[in-house]
Parts: sequence; structure tokens; C-alpha cells
Amino acid sequence: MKKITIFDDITKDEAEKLINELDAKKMHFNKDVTIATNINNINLIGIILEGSATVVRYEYNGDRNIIEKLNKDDLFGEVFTSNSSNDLSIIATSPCDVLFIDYNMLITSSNKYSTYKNKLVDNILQLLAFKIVSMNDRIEVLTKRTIREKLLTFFNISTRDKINKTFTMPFSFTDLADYLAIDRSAMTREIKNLKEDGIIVINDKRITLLN
Amino acid sequence: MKKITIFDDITKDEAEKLINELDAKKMHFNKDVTIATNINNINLIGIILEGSATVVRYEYNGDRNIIEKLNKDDLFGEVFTSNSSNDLSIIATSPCDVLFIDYNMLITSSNKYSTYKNKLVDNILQLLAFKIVSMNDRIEVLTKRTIREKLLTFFNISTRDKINKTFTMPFSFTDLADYLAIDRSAMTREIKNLKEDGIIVINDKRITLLN
DNA sequence: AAAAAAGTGTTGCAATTGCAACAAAAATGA
DNA sequence: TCATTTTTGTTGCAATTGCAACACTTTTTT
Repeated sequence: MKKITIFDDITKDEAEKLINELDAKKMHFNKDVTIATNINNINLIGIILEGSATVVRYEYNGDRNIIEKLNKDDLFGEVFTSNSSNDLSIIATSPCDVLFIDYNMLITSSNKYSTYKNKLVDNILQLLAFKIVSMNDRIEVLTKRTIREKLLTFFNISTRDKINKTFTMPFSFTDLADYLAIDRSAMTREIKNLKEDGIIVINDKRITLLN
Repeated sequence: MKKITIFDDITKDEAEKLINELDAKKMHFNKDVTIATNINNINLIGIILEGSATVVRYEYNGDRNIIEKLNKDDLFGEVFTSNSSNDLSIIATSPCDVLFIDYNMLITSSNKYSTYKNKLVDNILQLLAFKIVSMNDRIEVLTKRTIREKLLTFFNISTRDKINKTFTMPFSFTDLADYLAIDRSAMTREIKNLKEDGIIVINDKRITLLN
């Protein structure tokens, strides 16, 4: 599987037409400039045409986590981020050319002229985008430095859309430890602490986040 | 962004036609059965039509890491995995219906009848697949339990295609620590150990893996 | 060219985490 | 239903990791 380019197999003319049709925007950023933060348009996909950038998250405690390095032909965007408490910034690490495309303009599913195969590809593209969202969640959990933070982040993500901040564990606690890549007994210990500190309540496999 | 289904906006008839045209295979798996391991066809995308599964990696030391939980409409496959020393298995956690599609059949770029917009969507789909590969690499590093293993995994991935097992650090050591989500001074200490143990050699920003 | 900022290497000490081992509870399956 | 396997909870102890502080080097800025 060789890496391709966004405009592979598309002529320069066609690319220009596409940029017009999709109302895409090409932008330039100098080194160390912030390309985007999570305040930006939620529907844009960014593509690094030239240069490089870094996606970073600043934690409340001052820790900085580098989420990913972006290079030529890498994609990024809010589309790939869940609407959690993320505080992500994308910062140019060299002079950058970035193309922003509205995600919705890309998907032709609604277009009655597209073939069913086109629709399938559109659908798979969307499913891939979803996969990336959940992988980002996973990375957010794994980049937490302590067991307590990993647990809390996992619980927060799991109750994200729940009004009563309750969710049912999708697997055993043993599995959870393997999922968080931590020792099970240490995890149990920390869960006990969280209960004693009145931060969570556990009934069987149902976990509720208090506060 | 609402989650869609693989055959959204596609009729049952069209779906059947598609499955034929793409030579896709629908398969059923019972609970606890291994759906796939990394020995399988490298070009297949799997889609969970019904049921659930878990992607796990067994480490040399016996540790087990749960890489991800797969549910209805989730995608998986070798396409999304780099050809490293991964030892991944996908195991059904409930009775599963899975659809396997050959990745190459999906991409119409080579088809002269497809519009340039179709091609763009194909290209973006491929770039997303690449993004998933690199996110998988990232998750592999982060799921390692010790600083030493995180470093070694990162070094291995970075020298994957290098004959002389040498690569140039793409950023500072301070950044590397933030990327691996570990303390910088502890990392420096471990890098010193790796040097003393004759496992790596560092010249400025060039790191060579010995053995 | 000088000053300021950022990165690197080091260390003692404290805190967290992992490991091992075991008992009890729950789930599985024959 | 009973036996076996898996999961859960617990704990002491050892090992690893994080923290804080500092000196020194390198890079960046003025």
C-alpha cells in the first residue's frame, strides 16, 4: 500500500475545478502559527499540502501531550474529534500550505446522480471518519499519565452523551485493565479510591460519575 | 455527525449487486471464534454487520492488550495495520456477521469513467486509511507498559523500512517524552540505560537500533 | 554580540504502579 | 446440579516512574 496524494490521478485543471466546486480554501501558515484550535468549524477537513504541523493537547495540570505529527498529505480536523473536553491545537512546525474542505460537500450520498458504488465509498469514508474519532478517544485515554486519570477519562468518554452520567461497562474489569494498558490490581485499587472519594458509584457493571 | 450504516442510502437490491460486483463475502462467526489474525489477506476490509468483536494483541511477555472493541458498522482489517511485528487477533465476543470487501475493488481511481470528484473521494478514503495505520502505530506504542518498551517500539516503528536501522528524530527529546506521554527525565534515564546495554546508539538526532 | 529562552543530562527522593499470591465470588459448561 | 474456570478484591513488597531542582549546552531573539 503506497501512500498517495490528495490529487493523485486528478489533473491540475480538475483539481482547480474541484476546489471551486467544493468551495475549498487553500491557506498558508508560517512556522509556529496556530493553524486551528477546537473552536473552529466542525465540518472542515484539513489537508497538509506542504510543510508539517503538530497536534497538541494541553492538560489542566500543565502537562503537554503531543497527539500526532502531521506531514504532507496528512488529514486533520474537527470531523475526527469527538465533542469532549479536548483542548487541541494544531501548530505549524514549518511553513505550511493547508487545504480546507467542507466534509459535507465531499459526500455525494445525497446526490441522486451518483451510482450506488459511489454511495458505498462515501459511506465507508464516513465510517472511517468515525473510526478515527474513536481512535482519538482511545489515544486521549492512553496519553493520560496516571491510572486515575485514565479511568476518569474513560468514564467521561463513556458517559459523554448520558444525561445521568451512567453507563454500563461493555466488558469485564479484567478487560478494562488490558484496554487501558495498566495492571489490573492497581486499577482495582484506584477504583476503590475513586469510590471512597465519592467520585464514582458502581453497581455491578453500571458506573455513575458523580459531580 | 450521526453514525451511518455501510448500506445507508443504498437499496437492498443495490446492496446485493454491489456484493456481487465487488466479490465481497458475508461470513458468520460464533462467539469466541477468531475472525481474523494478521496472517490473513492484507487487502480485505472487514465490516461488522451484526454482533461485536474485540481486537487484541498478545505481547511476548504474556501481557494482553485490548486494542479496540468492534461493534455494528465498525471497520477493521489488515489494510489499517502496518506490517510490523504486530500479533493481532480479532475475536468475536458475540455471534457475528461480517462482510469482507477487497479494498482494491472499492477504489475506482483507475476507472476512467469515474468523475474527478469520485477520484477525490477515493483518494481521501485512502488517506484516511493511512491515517488509521499511523494511529494504530501510535496506539501500539502507548499500550506498552514500560518506558523502555515504549521507546523500543517507537524506535522499531521509526526504523521499520530502514535497512541500517537508523532514523533521524523528527523532533526534540522533550517532544518525544510528550509524544510517548511519559516524564522527560525518566525517559532520558531509560535512554541512557538503552545506550549502556548496547541496544541503541545515538549521534545527535540520529538513532540506530543495534542487533 | 549579548541576552533570553529552550533543550538536555543528572540525581535524590517520594509516589505510583506492577507483581505475586491468595481467597472469595461469579460465570460457565458438562 | 456440581465441578471447573474466570473474574474480582485485597495486600505486602519491590521496581519503576514522576517530580523537583540544578547545571550546562544549544538555539533563538533582540
